[in-house]
Amino acid sequence: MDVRTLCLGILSLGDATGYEIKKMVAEGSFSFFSEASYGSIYPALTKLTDEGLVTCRALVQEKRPDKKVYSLTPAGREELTRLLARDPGPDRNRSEFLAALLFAEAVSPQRVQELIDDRIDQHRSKIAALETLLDEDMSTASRFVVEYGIAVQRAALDYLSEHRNAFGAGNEPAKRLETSRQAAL
Amino acid sequence: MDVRTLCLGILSLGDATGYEIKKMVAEGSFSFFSEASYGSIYPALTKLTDEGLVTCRALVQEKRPDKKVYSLTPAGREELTRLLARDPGPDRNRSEFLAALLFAEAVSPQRVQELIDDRIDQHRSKIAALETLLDEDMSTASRFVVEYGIAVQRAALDYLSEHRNAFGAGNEPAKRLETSRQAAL
DNA sequence: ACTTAATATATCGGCCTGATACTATTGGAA
DNA sequence: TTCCAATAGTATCAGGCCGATATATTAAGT
Repeated sequence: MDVRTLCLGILSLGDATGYEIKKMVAEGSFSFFSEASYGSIYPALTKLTDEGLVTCRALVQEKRPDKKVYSLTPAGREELTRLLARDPGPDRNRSEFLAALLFAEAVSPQRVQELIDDRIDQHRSKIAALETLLDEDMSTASRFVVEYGIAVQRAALDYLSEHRNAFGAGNEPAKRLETSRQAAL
Repeated sequence: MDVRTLCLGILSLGDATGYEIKKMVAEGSFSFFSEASYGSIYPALTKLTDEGLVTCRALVQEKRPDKKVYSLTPAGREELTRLLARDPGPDRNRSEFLAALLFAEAVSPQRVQELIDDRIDQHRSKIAALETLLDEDMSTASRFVVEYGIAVQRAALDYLSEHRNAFGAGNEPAKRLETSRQAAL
């Protein structure tokens, strides 16, 4: 999902500033499945304004920088409906952690253990954060999405907890590979 | 993980062409947590060659286009070790599907049901594909990563299966929101 | 007193995706 | 048999997006 569609979608739930949109994708219900930087949000909002899909009103604040509050126009809502009518693309999971494990023949088992345990903590934190969101009054859709996120995070956590000793010293193919490589010299 | 590191990592497991690297990230053990397009792989390999981190030998084939087989150099292996020593960044999950659900106030419950059931099928396919990979002779790390992927996919599948009726007609907040918005006019 | 975090908008280099171009073979469907 | 789709390969490009950075003010923690 491109940032343009993401902005339209978030604005369909209520008015917001660019800063607030960024916070929602970084910390809100959106945080599990979406990301967007200022470098994409602000240009997107400007372009959407030019296209008449959102309107912008400036709020002058005394003790803060001025706000630009964006609102969806009827045309914007139509455009969103049109965009959402198409089949959603496949989910995409990116993990430097798993990649590092795959390429980590040279890394010590201690370091691998450390990486896994760090990741376990991170999953716990993420689950806690998502559970906090559940306390709020939320729509069916929001609850569905957040619970989905918790279920997936918990599965990852459980797998890591149960297999954190899989890379124990002794059954590492890395050692054997290195040995055979040395033998081949 | 940028494509540069990804290429170094894959080449650390064995020589490969750009085409083969693409196939690995699209279908192999890497497919669960990584992606890369030709538009990033080929330039990355060229640059890595210029930097002396990989070498390239051209294989002339009679009934196929010529191959360029890339190999990691000792300098490349050092660079990879250096890159992997840093803490891996957080996992990133992107899902147009979940976004569509969140923004789908206007979408009919039938369509939502259809989207969920499609997604269930996709997860089943993905799990089957990952399980096929398990049959092969694989390293501890590969098995760990693939089983991790299966666990996570299965959690998503189970959640969707158990909650596929959550958006049933009648308990939609969408209607209420629209009503109150109309009342405010 | 100092530094970190929060509020807020904005730009830019460079990486990356998705589409496209080009060529040639194999296998299956019509 | 003829045609199409898939497979095997390398390669480029417009446009989208991230991460870093700039700017400015205030609140709160150390």
